Amino acid sequence: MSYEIEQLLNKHGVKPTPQRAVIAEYLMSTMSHPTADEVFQAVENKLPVSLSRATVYNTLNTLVEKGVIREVVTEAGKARYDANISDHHHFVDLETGQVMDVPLEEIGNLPIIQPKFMDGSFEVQNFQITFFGKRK
Amino acid sequence: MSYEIEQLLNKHGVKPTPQRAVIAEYLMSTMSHPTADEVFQAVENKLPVSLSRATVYNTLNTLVEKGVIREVVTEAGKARYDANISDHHHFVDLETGQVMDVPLEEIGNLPIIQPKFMDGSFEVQNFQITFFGKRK
DNA sequence: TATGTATTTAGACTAATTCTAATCCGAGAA
DNA sequence: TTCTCGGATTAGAATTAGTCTAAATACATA
Ligand SMILES: [Mn+2]
Ligand SMILES: [Mn+2]
Ligand SMILES: [Zn+2]
Ligand SMILES: [Zn+2]
Repeated sequence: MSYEIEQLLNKHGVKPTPQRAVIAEYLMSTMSHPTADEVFQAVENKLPVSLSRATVYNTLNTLVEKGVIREVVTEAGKARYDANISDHHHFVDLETGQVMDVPLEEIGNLPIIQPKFMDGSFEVQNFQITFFGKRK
Repeated sequence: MSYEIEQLLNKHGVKPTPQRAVIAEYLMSTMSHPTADEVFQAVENKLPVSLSRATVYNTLNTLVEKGVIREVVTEAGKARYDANISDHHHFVDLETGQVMDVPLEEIGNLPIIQPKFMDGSFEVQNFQITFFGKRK
């Protein structure tokens, strides 16, 4: 496994194993916001041993918990995974389902929105904007 | 079934049946953004006949297609339904899972955000903001 | 009344994810 | 070195959310 991936996992307190490394490496390499099944298909032949779907799910959950990646939910029934943990939002192409990053600059560096929620009795920790549309 | 529900369904081109009426009535009565299963449990005993889960799913899908209600997705693996079709956003209490409305006034009547997306090659049709946080 | 179409139903089916129990692996202890 | 033990991985079963199928029902109109 590459030194960078090993460092990244160690930095977040995740023991680097070959399975975790290929999954993290794949997520770092793509902008496609893949589902668990897409991750499985992309990496299953990159290991000398067989890879279990349970390991893919375990690893994705661990990486999310430890802050290595983010989970992105844009439609019912499927979770997507994103190695881009910088503050950004998402655009969903309604025709293809493709999920794309919307960096903060693209929306004019919108300041953190802090709704005065329910008379201030709730506090917002973060928020996610999902744009839906299509190619012109 | 109440005259108002009958009118609402007719207005949207949905033939009012007893099953559709109790489901729509329940959604109009609650602010809880229930899942399909919560809808099923809330209404199953409000009819003289047995209610099929398939009818609940069929009805929710029909009501969404015809614009009577909205689907709201705040977490992986479950769709929620919302009879509030006015333009608004959502807050998710991370401790309880509760989903609450965030009217536009609460976020300062934020103007429609139109990201200059990918050099203007995509157009945004709508967007939704999901806030995550907890009770203070 | 006869017919046709939409709706509802129970249950089979599928897809996504989690769980289980057995095996595997590797870092430190003996 | 070998032992040991906890964490990681595995195959497959189980669960959950949702869709599909085929039959029965309801209802509008001819
Ligand atoms: Mn998935
Ligand atoms: Mn549901
Ligand atoms: Zn992203
Ligand atoms: Zn709402």
